[in-house]
Amino acid sequence: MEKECKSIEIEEKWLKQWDEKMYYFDWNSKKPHYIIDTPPPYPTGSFHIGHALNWCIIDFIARYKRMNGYEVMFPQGWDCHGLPTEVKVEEKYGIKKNEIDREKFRELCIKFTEENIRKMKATAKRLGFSIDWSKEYITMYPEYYSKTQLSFVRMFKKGLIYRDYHPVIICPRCETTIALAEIEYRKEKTSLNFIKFSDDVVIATTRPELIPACVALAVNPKDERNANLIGKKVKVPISEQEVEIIADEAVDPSFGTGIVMICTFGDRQDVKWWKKHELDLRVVINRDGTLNELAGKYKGLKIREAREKIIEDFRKEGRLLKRVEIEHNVGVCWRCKTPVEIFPAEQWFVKVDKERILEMAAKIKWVPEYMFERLKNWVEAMEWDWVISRQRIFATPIPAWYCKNCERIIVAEEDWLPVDPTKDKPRKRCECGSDEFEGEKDVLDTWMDSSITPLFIAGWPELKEYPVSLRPQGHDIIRTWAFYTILRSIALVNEIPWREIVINGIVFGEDGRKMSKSIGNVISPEEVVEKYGADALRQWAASGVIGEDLIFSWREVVASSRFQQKLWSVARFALMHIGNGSAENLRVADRWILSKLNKLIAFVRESMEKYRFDEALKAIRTFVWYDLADNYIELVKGRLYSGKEAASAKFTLEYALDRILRLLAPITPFITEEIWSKFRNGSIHLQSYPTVESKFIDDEAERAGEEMKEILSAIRKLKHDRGMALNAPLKKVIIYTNLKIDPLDLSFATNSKVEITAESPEIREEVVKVKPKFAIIGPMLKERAKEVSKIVESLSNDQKLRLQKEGLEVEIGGDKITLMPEWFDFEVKRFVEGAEAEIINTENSVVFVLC
RNA sequence: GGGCUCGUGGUCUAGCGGUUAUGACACCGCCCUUACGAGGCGGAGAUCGCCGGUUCGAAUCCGGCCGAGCCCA
Repeated sequence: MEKECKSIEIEEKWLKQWDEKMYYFDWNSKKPHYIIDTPPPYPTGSFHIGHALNWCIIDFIARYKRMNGYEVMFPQGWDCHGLPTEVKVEEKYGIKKNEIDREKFRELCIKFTEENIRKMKATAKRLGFSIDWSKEYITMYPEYYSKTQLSFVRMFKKGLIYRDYHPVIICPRCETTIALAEIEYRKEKTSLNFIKFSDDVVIATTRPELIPACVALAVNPKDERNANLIGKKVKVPISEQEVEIIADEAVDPSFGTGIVMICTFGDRQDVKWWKKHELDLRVVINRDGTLNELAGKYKGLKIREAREKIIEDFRKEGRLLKRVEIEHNVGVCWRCKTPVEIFPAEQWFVKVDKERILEMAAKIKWVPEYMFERLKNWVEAMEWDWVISRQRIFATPIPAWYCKNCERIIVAEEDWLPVDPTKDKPRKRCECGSDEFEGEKDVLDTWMDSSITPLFIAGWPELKEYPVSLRPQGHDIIRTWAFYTILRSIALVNEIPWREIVINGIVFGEDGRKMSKSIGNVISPEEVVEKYGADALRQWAASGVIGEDLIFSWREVVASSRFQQKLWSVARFALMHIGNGSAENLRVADRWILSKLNKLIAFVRESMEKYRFDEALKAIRTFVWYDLADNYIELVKGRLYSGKEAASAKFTLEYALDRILRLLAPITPFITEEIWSKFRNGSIHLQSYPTVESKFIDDEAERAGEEMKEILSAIRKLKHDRGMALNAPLKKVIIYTNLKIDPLDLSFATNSKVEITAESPEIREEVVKVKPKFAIIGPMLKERAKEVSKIVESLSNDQKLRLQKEGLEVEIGGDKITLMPEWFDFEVKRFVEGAEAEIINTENSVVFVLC
């Protein structure tokens, strides 16, 4: 073996050598199955460090389960549809999607996505994930989206999907409906305008352009200022409509004038009020963000233009009483950052049964447990059903048509799928007899694709096995992916999708902030792999507590790579010596390390079961570095070099290396495979995970071994303090103890004779120096102080010792004075068997070191 | 404004009812010791965010406050 661990060379070698088939999942396997519903990433083209964290965790679990005898399915999907790709394709080809043929545009999107998938796949492979590539799925291909369509058809038949006129959120720039989850919020400065409706009614609004959409005014019934207005009618400017002033607890009396105008629709609160009080509907804003005829002379103006014009006119009319700058939160389109509008439109909806979802979700094991709370809060706060229609092109088509004659909705039959209603026609006539149809142009929300992943991998509609074992995902998509998947699983097969869900955190940059290109704190997995290799990156990923956010840290990566070098060196040492080992006649040090190792195995197993990879890795590192390398190897070197009593040490070293590699294999698959291949056959990834061998658990040997470790380290410190080389010989070491420590190993390790004794040897103490502390005796004895030092020097050794222990009465100039020990500094030498000795007290022994 | 999470040596972090409070990186000495100088050996460095409470005993449990983050309104 080479001295240096060349991670990158090793990794590249194994990437070429490994047979991907070893990770293939077989439905017919008799082993217990373990199916992971892995996240299908959006193919942006870069597999970023957040993906890396997520996939490392999945891979740790997959490899661990595999080594524990499970038939593991680790599929890889790609969630392709969505607006970002449409935007990128428009940019790339300099086209607008509506200006070219739908089919042509879809093709460009597919081509673009395929290229992105190729790039991301390369990174995923380089990181050593044990993905079963034969189970790859791509949501934009018919094999997948026909299942999405099937799920739509089935849910429609069950009455879980409906079409309704409903306020939805639209982005006026993208001219598309967007889901709640697609809204971002940001703080903005805006003007709050105080506008006089009548002499006693003044409202405050940030959106005067919505005045023509005003259908009521509201005040808080507890608001003494305005309570007298309740029930009165007021004429709204511009529209000249008479509206009522109603009472509602939700009005904040301290905001503005305490009178709020309810418009259809300014925000979601308006929608709530509109429903609750059964108000009229007056929509003044068009989908494209312009005002319509209900806005009177402001018709045709854009929102911003109308706002300015109205304010200008009101100022002239004296209706604008004042303007103040305020900061408020604006909901904007996540894609283009345009403020969103609420607009009533006909849409497709999926019914949300909150109680049922929570009831079922509670049956899933959530790791960490508190993540369930996040889902609960989200579900409980939901205000309306899930809008699944989108006005886009690159998505799964909604398999429906409208009869041109009777306007009936025709949803595809199951055997028509996949289908594109913009090209294909229904295979039967409408009930009214007509065969003229208008195909649905709206497409499905991407979450409709990705929320059936567990069903898809389990073979739905012919489920081979369900629920699946595990869903690993980030906490940032609990309210979307986890939520929608649970909903759909209940709706389609009335079952929870997975037994367990494990949630990981998100990755921050080294500065503790979210990674973002604009901040410039982005680290790519490729960058880390080029410098330190995948195993080091994987160790970083293992260093986080499950569920908690993780800061990327070069330091952690470097520390990881150093540990790899340490492991490499240990293996190099072990491999130079092992062979012809024997478990007969194990010595104390052997039994000590074997016992500790088996306890480590128990601990690591427990941690892995809890997904606490940080705990597991830390325990392994500590064992390898501080027990195995620093102490065990130091203790048995002598036996190995001399050949005396070497067989038991050889056995122990080989056993330890074997188990350590297996323990680490799920986390660092490359280096463990490399070392494994140097003394074992077959891939380490096809071996079993270590189990505790209770015959090696030996508490007595552990106590003795720990004591040997302590003695060894105390002697090292002594040599260090005396400026001696660590391998410098000593005359003799006598250890007074009742523990069964091994003199042979200690003798080699300290390079001296070692004697164990049950009785303390005789110690002769000699005071070589007594130095008076003049700072104390000076002020006390004045001019006689000098005499003290003379007297003290002339004392016999026994007298000096008495002085040191209890004080001594002496005569100075005729006076008897008792000298106290604290008045002097003593230097005492101890002799054992005629040689000068250092005495070290450890907890359970006394060590006499004869120098 | 709400929900959840987190505040521990210079930095990051473990511990979550009694420990001399873990470890890593950084720092300071010493050492070419036949696995490892990206190493070895040794050392210094923390009133565990603040204030109360429960307890014989709190970094750990409870309440409040302050600060940070995530998700949402």
